[in-house]
Amino acid sequence: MNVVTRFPPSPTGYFHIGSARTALFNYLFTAHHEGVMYLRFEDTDKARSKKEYEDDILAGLEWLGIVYTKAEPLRQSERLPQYREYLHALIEKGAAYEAEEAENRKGKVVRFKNPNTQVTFSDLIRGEVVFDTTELKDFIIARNLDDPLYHMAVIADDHDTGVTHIIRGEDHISNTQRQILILEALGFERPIYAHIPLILAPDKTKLSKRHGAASVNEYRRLGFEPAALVNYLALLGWTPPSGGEKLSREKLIAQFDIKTVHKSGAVFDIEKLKWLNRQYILDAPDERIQEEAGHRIPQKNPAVVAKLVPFIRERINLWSDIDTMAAEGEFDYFFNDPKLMVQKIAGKGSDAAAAGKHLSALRKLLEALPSSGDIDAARVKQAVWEYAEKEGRGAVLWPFRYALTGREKSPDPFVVAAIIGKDAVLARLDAAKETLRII
RNA sequence: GGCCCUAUCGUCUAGUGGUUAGGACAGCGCCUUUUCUGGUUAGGACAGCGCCUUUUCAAGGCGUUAACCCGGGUUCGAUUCCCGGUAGGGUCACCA
Repeated sequence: MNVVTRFPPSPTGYFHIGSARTALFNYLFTAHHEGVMYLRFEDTDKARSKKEYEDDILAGLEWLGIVYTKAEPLRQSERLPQYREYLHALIEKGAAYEAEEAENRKGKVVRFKNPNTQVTFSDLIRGEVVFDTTELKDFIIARNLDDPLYHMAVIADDHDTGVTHIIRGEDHISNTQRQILILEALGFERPIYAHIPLILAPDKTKLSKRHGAASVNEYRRLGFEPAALVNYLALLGWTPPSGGEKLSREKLIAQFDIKTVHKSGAVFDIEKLKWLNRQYILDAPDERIQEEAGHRIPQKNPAVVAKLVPFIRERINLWSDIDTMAAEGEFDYFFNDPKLMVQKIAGKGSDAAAAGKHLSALRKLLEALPSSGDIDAARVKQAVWEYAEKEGRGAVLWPFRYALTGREKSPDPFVVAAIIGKDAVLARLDAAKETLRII
């Protein structure tokens, strides 16, 4: 089978998540069949089409890695002569006519002469769909001979580029009858249709701007991995035969079958997307995490940031979570000495006197560690563990951790110690003891 | 409202003419990760002592809650097939 598809957004708004899914399904289908896919900007509405939107769509497609076999996008605004020809042909055949309009509108529009028949088409996803076209009346297909409307342009373009499969959102299903009418009047061959279900907001209505994050760009800004978004979108409305949740692009392409796409709309669940994204971050190479952390952590000491990688990997769903952690001061103690509050040093199972005693003991034990080179967490733990077990873990480890971080919630003290290094550890233990003495 | 589409846990879904209707996300519970035999905050009530309620990072493990929209057929048997209803959605432009 020689497959030719197209993704035809109209550049009248930012790249929408629903559009992205339509593009993705076209891409998966085309790639699976090793076909050709066109990108086409439907910009016949000159007033609303903007270059800015074209650029946004292009950038979004590139980010998601939805690549085109026909790299140069087509623009309907550049094909006016062809449309004019088809419009003339239609009029000559008596399938369309120029009509005078109401006084308050100027010029003649072109109307399609409705044969008032039944149109039946076989949708790959929905099966037979039947429409009675009578209620369409003689619908308008061009503002004038030089200014075609959507349906006219679509038919011309799909025919001229030899499109074999039209995969588009379910919201286009009722447009299909008009388009079939025009195409048959012109004597064109019918493409095969597949109307995919819509992506829904939590309120079950079509996802739109008013539902918050609906543009691809926002997901990019929020710090989602493009592969995770692609993965999630592919599974919204389709289940691969292999099952599973995390699937590579190759696996998606290999298994994709448009006929098994579901019929009903699917609610977009950002929580599950986040979870999926986390799976990608868990598998990301250290360098990737280091890179993201590098420009999100204000203090930016590359050597320290590198040591933070495992700690960050374990705690984030999205890259922007790093921003949140930074804003909440979660990284401060790795770079700067914490400010300590006396009452907090003791408390967990020991009073100030006991805490002071434990801090001194810890200091002695840790002094024994090698002073050059990195110390690792296991080594630190080993050094103090016996003492902590004997004196009470909470009683010893709370002041230890708090002295190092100044926070009630943080990674365990061994990890922190390994990252900040022996000198800083000893200094902070001293500072904590000093603070206690002030009481 | 006309036309069209759709209908399995809250969400994404698997599945079948006979199943304990399976999984994932979210939720809840317990445990663990050596971070808590405790600490803290806010509100209510009270003369006060006190009492009650709410709140208390993250991850992992284990467990758990929860669904076949309704009615009629067909059938030995329907969640599954058919019809009707209901509900939801889409669409009804000189937008695309």
